[in-house]
This record gives sequence, structure tokens and C-alpha cells, in this order.
Amino acid sequence: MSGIDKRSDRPVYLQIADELRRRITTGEVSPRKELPSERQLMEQFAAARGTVRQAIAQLVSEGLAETHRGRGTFVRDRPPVLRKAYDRFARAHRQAGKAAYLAEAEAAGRRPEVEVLRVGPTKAPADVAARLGIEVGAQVLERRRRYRSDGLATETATSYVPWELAKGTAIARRNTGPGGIYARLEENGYRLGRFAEDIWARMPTPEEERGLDLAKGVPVFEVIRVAYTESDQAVELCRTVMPADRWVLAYELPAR
Amino acid sequence: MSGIDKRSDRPVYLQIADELRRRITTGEVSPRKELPSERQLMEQFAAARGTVRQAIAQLVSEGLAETHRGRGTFVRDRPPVLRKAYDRFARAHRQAGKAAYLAEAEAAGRRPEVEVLRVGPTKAPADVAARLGIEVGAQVLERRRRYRSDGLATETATSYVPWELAKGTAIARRNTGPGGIYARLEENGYRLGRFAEDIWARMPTPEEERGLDLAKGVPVFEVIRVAYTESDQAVELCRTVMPADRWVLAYELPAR
DNA sequence: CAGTGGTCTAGACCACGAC
DNA sequence: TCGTGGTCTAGACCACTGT
Repeated sequence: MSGIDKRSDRPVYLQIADELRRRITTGEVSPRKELPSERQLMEQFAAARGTVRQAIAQLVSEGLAETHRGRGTFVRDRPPVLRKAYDRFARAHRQAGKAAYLAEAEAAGRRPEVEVLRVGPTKAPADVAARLGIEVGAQVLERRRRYRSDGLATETATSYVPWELAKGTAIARRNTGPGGIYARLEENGYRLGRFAEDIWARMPTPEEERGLDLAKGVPVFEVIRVAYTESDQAVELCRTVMPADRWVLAYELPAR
Repeated sequence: MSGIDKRSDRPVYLQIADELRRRITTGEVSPRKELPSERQLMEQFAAARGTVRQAIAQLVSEGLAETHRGRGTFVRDRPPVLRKAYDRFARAHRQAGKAAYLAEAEAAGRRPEVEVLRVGPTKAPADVAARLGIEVGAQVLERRRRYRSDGLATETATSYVPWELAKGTAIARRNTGPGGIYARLEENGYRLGRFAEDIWARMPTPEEERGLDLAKGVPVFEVIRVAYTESDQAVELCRTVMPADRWVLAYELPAR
């Protein structure tokens, strides 16, 4: 039996999605396993192909299934989740010579890679300038890079540093050396006092979908972090975009 | 002219979406304004209705448009964004008699409302028990509520408190009194030392879509916060689900 | 090659909203 | 009442995958 009531108020395609969702969440079909083909589902539920496809689209949008042309529809297998810890910029890590990403990934037993996409001067976009407290269009150093963990893209990050702080230093070179740009800033006298992070979540743009190997229906985190010196001067801004299904962000809040 | 090339490799529905996206992002049609009806778009682009609907579905999934049966398709107007600040659980706020949500919303000049959905004992789910350091199925007090700001649903929150800490106190009553349950816990000798928050983002379940008045294509934040005493005893867990288009989460990280 | 999902067409009836 | 988007049908051809 199909369990579909064509006279019900609930649309047929949602009833089909409900049934398939039940099979997935009860473990009746396990991750990476194939669901019936669209033609088979048409017969099982006595519905047109368009209706069956609507049901599958619903599951895809919930992140429960994924489709592959020529192969079939499969129960989604969640990638391993990485954790961003609140203390990842602790000075101890920098002094140990590790950039935050590498330190965290290795701690999790993964194989991290960094791909430097661009390092060079540019004009500060309006939102970046506002947060750095500089003029719109002022020259800044831009550093774009993509991170992978065990071969899978996990984030893209773009840093902006006021040009006066970056020029002629290792910060403006492709390889910034041990401990990353925060270590270099501190060596140059900009002792860091705090970092402020703002977090959004949204659906990706088409370019992000490609660049981050995103499955359909997966949102992204967008994080903007500003680094301040102990005298509260903004010295760096970093915009990070991460597939939301590969991360959990962890923070500590004071009770003060 | 339509600008659609039916012989192109790019599917027609994406070409139509590209054109409509261009009209939206260039400001040719402004927020809250109506896009052409599906029948009009069929004629403009010489396409079948299904194809036009695929194009619109694409825009909806990007958060750029929203549809209303009987009215039309409109450019989406982003709701005002609320901010969750990292110091929102500071003791000073509690002592001023304000729960965190009310304090923040009023500071932003909004009209906050709290709707208590359930207050009563229940058995701790596995993940809750693990984080609270108690046995699975142990009795806990559950507090479910929904928050609104200017009439619009902004979050649902479910708190769990070990039963021994809640029974016979104001924590187990519908109205917990000034400063909320954290103030009551501190009065009862559980002086709070820190809060730990884990953040996920994902697409909503169908129930969440209803309960939070979510537009299609909008992800949700899921935040799990655990409150610890100064001696590091977990005394409360709160699971919050928020429409991601109505919030930005703000944190501070130590440079230590 | 047969089977899969992706795209597209051309209809139909419905519930809802504005007038 | 009329126009809107929501749902559903029954076809068709395509690109891709595995054998």
C-alpha cells in the first residue's frame, strides 16, 4: 500500500515526501543507499512524474537526499563536522607556530590544505572600510584563500589589512610564515587584544555553490571577524564563508 | 526582447532566473514590488508555465523573491535584523531585572513578546542528558517558549533544568520573575561562571517553517547553550531555533 | 545499451485575494 | 468575478552513468 490519500488537504507531493522522510529517519533506508527511481515511485504512489519530482525536491531542500543524473537518488551522507572553537586565536597557538585553521584541523585528526587564491592590494569595499575605520576605497591588502580538509572544501576566507600595516612585511607575501598574519602583526608591535565575530547564515550564491562543493539545499555560514589591538585599533578584517553542514561554531560567553 | 537563447547549454529556466535576478539586483524592480505574473512571463520568454515556475523557484531558493497565492510574486523585503550580543547574559542585566531577550529587544527599540508554550517535567533526551551530565531519561524541567518582536516570530527556545534544581522554585512556574531563570538559579546558590554555545545552521523542518513564519528558502540557526556554575556544574541547557534572515550573532574571542 | 535524473511542453482544476 | 500562484497529469527529448 502507498498510504496516499488523494482527497486529503495535504498535497500529494508532501504526502510522498512524508513517506520517504519516514523511511530515511527510521533508518529503513540508510545513508548512501539508493531510493526508488522516479519511475518506480510513480508506480508505487500512482502519481505523475512531476509530482514525484516535487516530493524529491522537498527532501533535497531539507538536506535529506541528493540526486545524481544517470545514477539515482540517494540518502544523504553527512560529512564529518568540524568545530570552530572560541579560543582558536589564543596567543599560545600562534607562538607554537600554528595558524588557527591548521591547528584546529590537525587536532581533529584531519589532513588540512590551504590554497592561496590571491594576495595583493585592492580598494576597501564600503562594509570593510566601515568596520576597519578607514576611508571607502582606501588601499588595503587583500588575501583570498580556500581551505580543505581531507580534500573537501571547508571554507573560503578573505582578509583585509590596511596597506600601511602590511606593506613590506611578510603579511603581503604569499607565505606569511609560522603563526600566520596575526603572529606577524604582533611582531610588528600590534599586540592583539580581542576579536569580534558577526555570524550570518544564508543560502549560497551560485559561485559559492561551485567553489565550496556545496550540495543543493545546504546553507552557508558567513562570518566577519575584526581583530583589534589592545588599544582597540582595528587591524584586520576576515570574511569567511563555510558550508553549514560541515561546521559547528563554538563560543564561550561571560557570566561576568 | 527576451535575451533567451534556447540553443544555449544553460537551461532556459536559469536564463530566465538570471534575467529576473538582474532586474532585482540592479534595482530595476525594488523590494516589495511585484514581478510579472507567471502567465506574463510565459509570453515574455516564450516558455511553458513549468519552466517559468522553475525560474521563480530558483529565485525563491536564493532568498530574492517570495510568492503569494492570489496576489503575485514579489521582490523580497528583508526583515529588520536583530543582534544577539555576546555579553547578553551579563549579571548586570539580570540584576536590573531583565531577561536577556527583553533587554536586547528593548535596546533595539522593538516591542518584544514572550509566549510560554509549556512548562513541566519531562524525561531528558539523549543529547540533552549528555551535555548536562545526567542520565538519559532522568527527570528534567522543560520550558518551551516562543519569542516575537513587533509581532513577528523571532525564535523558539526550549530550556532543560535538572529536576532537583527546579522543583519547588520559581523556575518551575510559568512566570519565573525578574531576571529569568538565571537570576533564580543564582539566588538559590548556583552562581554562574560561564555559558558555552554551539551553533549550527540548516534548513528548517516543516513544523519550524510554520512556527517561525519562515519564508521559503530561509535557513535557521540552531543554538545550544549550556550554563555552568563557577564550579563547572552544568545547570541548564537551552536549545534555540531562529530564522537566519532575522538575526546576526555577535561574539568576542579572547586573544589571550 | 538500458536506466537514471534534468529539462521542457501543453494542458487542467484548484484555493485564495483583490475588486 | 477574475487573476493570481499551487498542484497535478501525460507526455517528450536530453545528458549522463554503469554494464
